[in-house]
Amino acid sequence: MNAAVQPLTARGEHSRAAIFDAALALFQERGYESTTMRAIADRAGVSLGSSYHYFASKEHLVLEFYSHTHQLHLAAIGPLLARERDLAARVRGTVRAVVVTCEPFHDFAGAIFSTVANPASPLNPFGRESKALRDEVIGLYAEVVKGSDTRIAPDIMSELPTLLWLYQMGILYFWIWDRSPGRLRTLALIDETTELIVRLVGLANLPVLRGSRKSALRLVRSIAEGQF
Amino acid sequence: MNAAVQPLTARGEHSRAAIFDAALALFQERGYESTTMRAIADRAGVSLGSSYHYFASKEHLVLEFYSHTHQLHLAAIGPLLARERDLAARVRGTVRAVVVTCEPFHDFAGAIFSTVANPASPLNPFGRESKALRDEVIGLYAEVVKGSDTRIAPDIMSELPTLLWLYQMGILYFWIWDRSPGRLRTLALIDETTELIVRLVGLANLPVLRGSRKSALRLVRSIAEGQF
DNA sequence: ACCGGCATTTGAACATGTTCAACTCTGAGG
DNA sequence: CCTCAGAGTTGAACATGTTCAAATGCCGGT
Repeated sequence: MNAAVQPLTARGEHSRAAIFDAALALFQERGYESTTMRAIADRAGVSLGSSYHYFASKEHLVLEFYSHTHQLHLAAIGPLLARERDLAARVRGTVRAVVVTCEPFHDFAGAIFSTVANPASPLNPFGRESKALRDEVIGLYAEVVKGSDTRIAPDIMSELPTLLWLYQMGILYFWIWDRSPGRLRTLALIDETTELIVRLVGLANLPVLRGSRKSALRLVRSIAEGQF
Repeated sequence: MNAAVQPLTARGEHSRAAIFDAALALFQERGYESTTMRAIADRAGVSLGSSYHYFASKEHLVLEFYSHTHQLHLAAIGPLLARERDLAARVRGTVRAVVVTCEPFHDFAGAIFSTVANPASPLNPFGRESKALRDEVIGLYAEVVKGSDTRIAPDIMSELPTLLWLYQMGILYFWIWDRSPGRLRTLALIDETTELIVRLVGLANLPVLRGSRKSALRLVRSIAEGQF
């Protein structure tokens, strides 16, 4: 798998975009597995080889999709983050927006998740190649937390964005399996769990629980350390 | 993908076993991805087609491996479960035995996990084809819990085995990534988290926490419901 | 001993992700 | 207008998971 190339000319830009657009459309129409690289190249009006010139593998198209979705997500939550100050509302709105943004891709999201969960894949969320995107998402959650009017202790603040990112992945895994109409069960789960999270963050400020908080944070850090 | 066939003759038994043994050895030697079905058939001394007669796909060989490992695990913890009555010790010993049993396969465990995490795969842990094995593992944790001298409320008891099964999967995911010598970090994590779990189960008996316990269990059930 | 049916075995054919060496196009420099 | 380096493009070739129709082996019944 050779490294893919960044287009340097307008022509190249056009080809790369056409390939990605075709892939996105076909993934939606037929799902990930049933979409062949040949079909993508055909619809994009380029040859099979050209696809591999811009995307090192079929999985790399998924990474691009992932990043594309992230942009949609950012756009969707911009107003909310600018307006809302309540922590629970900010988290709930952000995570709800994730599943709403991803809704058109629900049918093939399973395949994507598998790609992304595979430790052997260079694209898995803990891996090197997805670091840029991961950092961006974690950074987003940092903003979600910092922009709220809730006072959060520094030691919690430093772990919370990563934890929320993991939480979002958990929600997405639930959502993939959710067959309820309108994905209502996922939305309900988000409401309940964000409530719970914010309550826990609040409780952590109680002096009585200082001990538990320290040991919980130590545990979290020991899990995170060495990963990434 | 046609359904695989159960061998009905001694000859068939022999072929099936040879194929599985060859696959296991090759997975260990070269990893999952680099092991081809042709290489498996070659080493087993059968034709390519025969492999597909007994295993519907390469992934089904993984499911068999999974079940094989479960047998090893059962054998490993038999004495412990017969002797030990302390809940924390039973859970810790059982989960420690999982990672110890899987240690020889650590290098290709990532690929297996990916297979198993893929919602599109018929083998994923929530799917139909892995139900038998899943029920067996959950049943094992039921025994782990019931055989302890800790008093556990019925409503918790009914969810705990499933939760412990999920917990074990989480530990395995951590273990896959663990590069520490002797996998000491995973073992330490198991010790800390089993401690925590048992403490939580104990706390849940306090009348003060009855409310939280009810709502936590409601959440767990709402997550589990509809899955499986 | 022969036969019929069924389990088992076979390997060629197929589908599809990936590689690669050769070809074409473009635009800057002369 | 010519040259040419390098970006872009191409499709054949390859590797490997999977399918399938045909061949083979085995065994009980006659």
